[in-house]
Order: sequence, then C-alpha cells, then structure tokens
Amino acid sequence: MSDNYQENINRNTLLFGKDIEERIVGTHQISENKVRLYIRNGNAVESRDESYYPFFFLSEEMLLDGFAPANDEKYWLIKLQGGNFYRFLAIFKSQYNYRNALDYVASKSRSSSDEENDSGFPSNLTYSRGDAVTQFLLQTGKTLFKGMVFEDLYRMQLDIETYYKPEKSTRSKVSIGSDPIIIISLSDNRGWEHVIHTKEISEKELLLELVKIIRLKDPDVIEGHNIFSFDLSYIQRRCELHGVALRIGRDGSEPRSYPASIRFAERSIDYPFFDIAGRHVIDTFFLVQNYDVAKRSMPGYGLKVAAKFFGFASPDRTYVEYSEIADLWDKNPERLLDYALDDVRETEQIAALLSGNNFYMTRMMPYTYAQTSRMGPAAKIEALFVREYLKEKHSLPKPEIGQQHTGGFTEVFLKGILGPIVYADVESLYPSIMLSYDICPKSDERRIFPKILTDLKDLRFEAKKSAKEEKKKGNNALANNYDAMQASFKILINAMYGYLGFSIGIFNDYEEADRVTTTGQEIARRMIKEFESRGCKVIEVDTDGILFVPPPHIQSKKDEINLVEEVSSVMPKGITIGYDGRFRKMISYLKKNYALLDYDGTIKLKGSSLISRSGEKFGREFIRKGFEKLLDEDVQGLHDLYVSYKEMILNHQWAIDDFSRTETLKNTMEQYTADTESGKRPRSITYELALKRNLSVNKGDRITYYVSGSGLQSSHYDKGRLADEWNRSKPDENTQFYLKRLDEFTQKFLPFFKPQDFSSIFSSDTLFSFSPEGIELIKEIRHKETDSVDDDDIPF
DNA sequence: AGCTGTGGCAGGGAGG
DNA sequence: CCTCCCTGCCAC
Repeated sequence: MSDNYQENINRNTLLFGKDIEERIVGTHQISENKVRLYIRNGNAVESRDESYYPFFFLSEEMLLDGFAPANDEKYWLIKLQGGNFYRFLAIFKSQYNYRNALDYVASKSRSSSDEENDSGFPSNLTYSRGDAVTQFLLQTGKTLFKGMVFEDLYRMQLDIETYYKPEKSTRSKVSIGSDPIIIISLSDNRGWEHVIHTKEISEKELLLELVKIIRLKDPDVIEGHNIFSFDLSYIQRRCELHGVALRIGRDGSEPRSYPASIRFAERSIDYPFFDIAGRHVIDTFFLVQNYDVAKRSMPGYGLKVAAKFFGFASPDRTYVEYSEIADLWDKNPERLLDYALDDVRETEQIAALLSGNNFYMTRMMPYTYAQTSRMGPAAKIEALFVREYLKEKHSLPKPEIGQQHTGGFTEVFLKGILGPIVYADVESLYPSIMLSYDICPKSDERRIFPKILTDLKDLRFEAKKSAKEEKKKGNNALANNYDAMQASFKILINAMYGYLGFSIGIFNDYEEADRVTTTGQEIARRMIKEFESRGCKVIEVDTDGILFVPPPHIQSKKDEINLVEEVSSVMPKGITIGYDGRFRKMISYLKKNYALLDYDGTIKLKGSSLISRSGEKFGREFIRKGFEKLLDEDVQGLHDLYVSYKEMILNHQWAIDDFSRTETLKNTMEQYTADTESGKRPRSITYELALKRNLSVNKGDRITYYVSGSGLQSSHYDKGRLADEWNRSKPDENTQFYLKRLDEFTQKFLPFFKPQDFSSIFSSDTLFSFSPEGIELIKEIRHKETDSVDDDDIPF
C-alpha cells in the first residue's frame, strides 16, 4: 500500500524539488493580462483573460501545470499534487490581502450594471469546477470581509420532514428521496422563522418556493443537522423527480455535490458534500461530533440529544418519533409544524455555539469557511507551512516514509480503593516540549515550525487576554468571539505534534515526533520521582497527568496546591505542572480505567472497560452502581445489586434499550464479505444481521441489535436480531447469554475482594442468606514499584 | 478522496 | 480450554 502510495505521489507531483524555480524555464508576457509559462517538461501554459480580476489567471489547464501572475514575477503558484486544490490557494491568500481583494471584487460587481442578477455578482460569471478564481470568489462570497465578526454572518437553518409510513417497523434506513417532502422549516440568526408545507401547495411548488426564499434571503451560510447526508441529498433527489432546478447558488447555479468523507478520531463517515456557489453549507451534525471527540461526554449526536446536552431544548419543546410523522401529519399537522420549527431553532443555537472557532480559523486559512469547518487539523497546519514557503519562494519537500515509534508514558502503580486524591498535569505538555526543546522537522529548511508555534501561542495569549477584558467590561458577545478565536489557535497548537507523525504531511518527521514523546516520558518520570520524594503515593500516570495520594500532613486544598507548585518549580524550564483537581476517593482499576469520587459526591468513571458505549446499557449501569457501593464500602449493597440485576434478567423486566447493543459498521458490506470470505476477519453479528435483513448499510452506519435464542454456543454471530424486532410481551432475548454478560461485568469487582468473598457476594444462592460479615475490601494493591522508574539518564 | 499521533482494554471468532 | 488476531472504543 505505502509503495503504491509513493508511486502515486511521484506521478502526481509536478513540481517538487530543491527549488521550484529550477523547473520554470521561462515566462512570456503576452499582454497586460496574459502570461505564458514554460516549465521544464515542455508544457506551455497560456492563461485566460479574467478581466474582472486582474491579479491572477487560473484555469483548469493552469491548475494542472502551474501559473505566474502577470504583473509580479515574484509570485509563483505551482501544482503540488493531484487534486490538492488547497495548496494553490495558500499563495493566493498569502500574497495579497485577500480580504482587500474581495472588497475589490465586490466593488467591481456592485458597479456592474446588471439588473437581471440579484446575487451581487456579475451574471456573465459562470460557475464551473475548473475555474479556481471564480470558485474561490463565489464560495467565499461576501462573507469574509475585513473586520467581520461571527455574528455578521447571515446564517440560515434548514430542515425537512418527509412523509414516511413505517411498513414493517424496522429502523432499516429510508432510501434518499423515496417519500415526498411535506414540510420545510427555515430560520435565521436574526430571529426570522418560516415554515412551508404541502397542505396548500404541491411538493413541486414547495421546492420552487424554497429556491425563491433562499435567493431572496440570500444567506451566507446554510446550516442543518445532518444536512449533507439527509436534507440536501433528499431535496436534490425530489427536485430531480419534479424537474425543478435547484438554483440556490449566489450566481443562480445549482449545487454541485461530490462524495467526501470526514473523520472523527477513529471513525470515518462518508457523505455527499454540497457546494453551493457563494454560500457555505455547515452540518451541525459534524460540529457536534467534532466537539465530542475531545470531550467524550455526549450521550448521542442527534439534534434532540445534542440540544438537551447543551441546554438549548426549551421545556415545552415538541417531540415526535420518526415513525409517527406521517400519522401526525394526517391527524394533527399543527403539532408537526411546531416540531419542525423547534428543529431549526435548535440547529441555529448549536451552530452559534460551535461554529465560532471555525469562522476565525478561516481567516488564517486558504480555505473557505465551509471547507475549514469540515477539514481535519493536519491539512490546516500544512496550509500554514505552504503559505510561508511559497511566500519565501522556497521549494516544498516530499513526505518522509516511515513511522513514529513512541507515544505517551502510561503506568499504574497502585490499584484499589484509595484516597484522598490529587490530580495534577503538565500544562500543554507536547506544545511546551516543542517550544522548549527546539523541535523542528528536518525538511523544514526555513524553520517555519517553531515560528508558527510561537506565533500561535502568542496569538492565543492575546485573544485570551482580550476575552477576559471584554468580559470584565460586560461585552459578552465580543468576549465570546475572542474566546472562539483563542479556541481556534488552541486547536492548531495541539495539532502540531500530530502533524510531525502524519504519514502524508509533507513536513512530517518521525524522529522529531519520537523526540517529543520520549521527552514527554522523561518529564513524566521526573514528575513521579519528585512527588514520590515528597511523600506522595503515586497511583497512575498517563502521558501528562498524575493521580496521587498526598502525604498525611498535606490536608487542605491550599496545601495541595503548594505541593504541586513546589514540584512544578523543579521541573525543566518551560514545563509547568498545574493543579487540576482533588477527589475524596478513587478506584484504580487498570491503566486508563478508573473512577473518581468528587468532594460533592459525584462519581466520574473513565476508561473503555468501564463506560464503553459498545456494551449493553444494563452492564454500564451495573458497573456504575457497583462502583458507587464500592466507594461507600457497602458490601451488602453490592450483593443486593447483583441479585436485583439477576432477577431483572431472569424475569425479562427490562426494556430493549437496557440490553441492546449499538455498533458502528466501519467497513462497507462489500469489504466485509470479501474479508470474511478470504478469512481475513471473523464474522460479526452486526454485518451478518444487516445481510440477513437485507439492510442497505453504509460505512459509519450504526446498528442496534440484541442476541436471541437460548443456550450458550461458541458463537452468536447468527443469533442477532434488530432492536425493533423485540416484543415486550413475547421477549425472546437469550437469557443465558445475558446472565453470562452480567457475570462478565462482575469481573470488574474481582480485584477488590478475596476470591471466596467475591463468589459469595456475586451469588444469588438463597440456601445461605448473604452476610457481609467478615468481608474485607482490598484497598491497596501494589501493582508496580515506582522505584523501577529509571531516571538516571534524564538529561536536564 | 482525504486523511493528526500512540497506548490500552474488551470481546469475539477461529483454530490448535 | 487457550492463544492469536482483529475490531471497536476510549485516555491523553
């Protein structure tokens, strides 16, 4: 794979090398607005005259080969890799203040005497894929002018309802465009709301009305929850069926859609991207998921769940089940219209909360707002590099082949039920190391890496300061904007380390990535040693954070803070340890798996073995409640809990949500069948179920299922049933299987008891009544000696 | 086509 | 049974 990939780079790379200019053999100015560029492989490129914009001439052909501006020989724009449009725009933005450029374009278009067109752009400007300048201008539109703040964007929200009659009650996917659209609800960020529906007009008229409204309101941004995969795809399909031209672009063009994908940590989602000329389409579904990558605290990503999570859902909000929509439309349409409006209102609030950082990021990126919103951070870092290199007329390197070898230091020293607990962590560990230890990729001959990092750090500092000042003055709106700004800097700062080890980043450097992580490990060891030497019992260390029990004479919070500050003061220059919280108790279970009991009584569980969403809900609850009992040292309560769960399972006294499991399908069905048939991967219950039920599933889809049948066999992959198929009055879930699952969950409590105590607690044997008498909790288990932390060769 | 990294645990199928 | 290997999910 990697060999193929390298070959691909070589084939697609036109101008990589020591110096870009070496490949340019000559330019010839044909007229004021035309230039011919000759490059070494013999291709001659003639520019087109783009009279409305004198700075650049870009065309499809030029994108393929390269171009030079007519009036200024200093600037070159070179194609680097197939399809990597963004690498061009880096220079486009960096050489000229693009906001001024856009002001210029806007003034031109305003003065053009063109009455037919209400878009603000000349109508002779046709929108086509290859025309980079046109595309750039139309996409950016008038939305990113100098001095703008996020609130200045005119944002419109859109949501559709379709007439879906559930036939067989399975939640199998509805295919795009199969049912008519009955309601389109719209709102904007200035308090306007509007709903159109098919009680009075036909679906075709509804679609025409939508086009009319969008063109009349002329929003800069169109927002929706799952708008790419659902609303826009659906609207487009219905328009096709009715022969309606969806002319919602600022130049009157129809949306251009192409397959794209987006990644959230380990998951990758395919979706059709919609490019609407002159506007930016923002999917709040992606914003929400991106938010949760860092936080990992949301119960789900649907609009309703997200709105509740962020506290936007109004108490009298209308809720309608997906399967009820058609029925409700026939019987009580008013309620459905209310529901539809609630959707757009919530979408607006989510976007307002989560879009600010993308907006401010766009100002420093050679991408449009829409692109910035759906792009990963590594590509953004690279854009900053490319901008600087092109500005300095320096060539760009190829990615290095290889891999990173090390990561963070993780160790558990003590297991059990421990307390009191102090949590401390190194502030911005990797960025601090990169700054203090002069990290820079070797291919970065101009040494841009440290410069970008320092600049971003300073910018963030300034933005944070401004946010604070504005807040003090009571300017909350402005303070929020500065806060969004500093958040966007933070995202980039944190992504810079990841970029070093990014396999196709052109400035990657695995050795430097390793140098960051190994330095981080050394710092972690040093931190352990310093806390230990001050009488602390270190429990767990993970990368940059440490959990420990302070010595007995450290009692108050203030003492704890002083202790952390003392250790911080002996750390290497540029490395600061911050006090990050205190807890009454904790349960240390495994690496990256523990429970924390706050002083206000709340419990936080961490780690995949304790809170994994792939497990059954009843299991997670059982563990959570059990850990509560454990923290209370309530052995009787633990036993009672076990017995009550066992009875619940035996008597089927539960709901489908309690025992169903939801899994994400990471591969396509084709990939799965190919892999299983070749023996490359084992069969999996979710894919098998999708095959059996003939569900049309895509990569990234989630299936909720349970295990049916009776008895325990070695494999259950053919015993799955869809959650919707479960019937409370005729429960057919596999009781033995779920009892076995309960016993698997009880294993989490194994380390805290003697074996015979453990088996008497987790037994419902009624012959002998259970008594907690004599059962002792194992509170402290030495798992690893801190002495083994070797710090002899720490080069400080 | 586009893509930030490593470390760690659980679960399940397959095969010895 | 046990081990191996893969996937999915999570911590940082």
